[in-house]
Amino acid sequence: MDIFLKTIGAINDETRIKILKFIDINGEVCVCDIENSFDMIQSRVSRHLKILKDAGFLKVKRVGRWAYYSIRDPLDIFRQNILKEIGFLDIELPTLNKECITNDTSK
Amino acid sequence: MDIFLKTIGAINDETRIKILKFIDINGEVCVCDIENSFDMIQSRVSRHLKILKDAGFLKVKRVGRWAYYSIRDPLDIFRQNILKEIGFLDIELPTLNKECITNDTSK
DNA sequence: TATTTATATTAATATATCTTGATATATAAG
DNA sequence: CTTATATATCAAGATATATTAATATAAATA
Repeated sequence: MDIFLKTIGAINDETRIKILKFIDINGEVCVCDIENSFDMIQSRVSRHLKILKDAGFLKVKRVGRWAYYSIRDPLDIFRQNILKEIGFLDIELPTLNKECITNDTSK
Repeated sequence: MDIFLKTIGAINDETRIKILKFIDINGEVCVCDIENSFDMIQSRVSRHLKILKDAGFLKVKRVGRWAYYSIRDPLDIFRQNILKEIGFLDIELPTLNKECITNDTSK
């Protein structure tokens, strides 16, 4: 029940739905990519990413001072269904803005 | 987005998850059945049922002074998946307590 | 080593949601 | 027509969640 509520609670927020779909579309991004793309302050982005990660939707890979977030793989069927449903939603997303010093996501 | 958030918001509550699973298992019930089974005050039950109905999970059939709630049919795939997931949850539900004056649900 | 950059966390405030008790409505029964 | 029953709605207080600003941590660079 607790895990289910954590999963549902994570997507019960417009900002997180957008961030989740954004990562699903653009693949691995760092915190500052989202900060720049969405024009949100850093603490807000960091907090939402943590909630999505703790709910099992995202994984994080730390390289140097960067944290790269991406869709967790493997993802169970239920979360896959949620992602699919979010994919159907007609929401406007910003284009990926890679202003961070980083130019390579591949490290 | 609004409909999606309403759907998710409806199941982002332990009480409603229990009520939804209860109705899924027991079939059509009236408000007072839930009131008696869960030992909750009427306004609370009524409110949660309305939220679940407005979110597309339940339908209501009014007969005389009673309101019979049941799982909406047809139910889209996404809500079906949610119901299935809730079905997997290991939560304790009360047994159906039909203390209301009504004895027949079939009218 | 001191400074800058990327991220995380915390505290305060704002906003939303839940619960309860009171009241409203509508049907049935006396 | 008055009373009782079933349900719905509303207002007030309690609780949870989101946002911001400030601070902490940790790695890279000067």
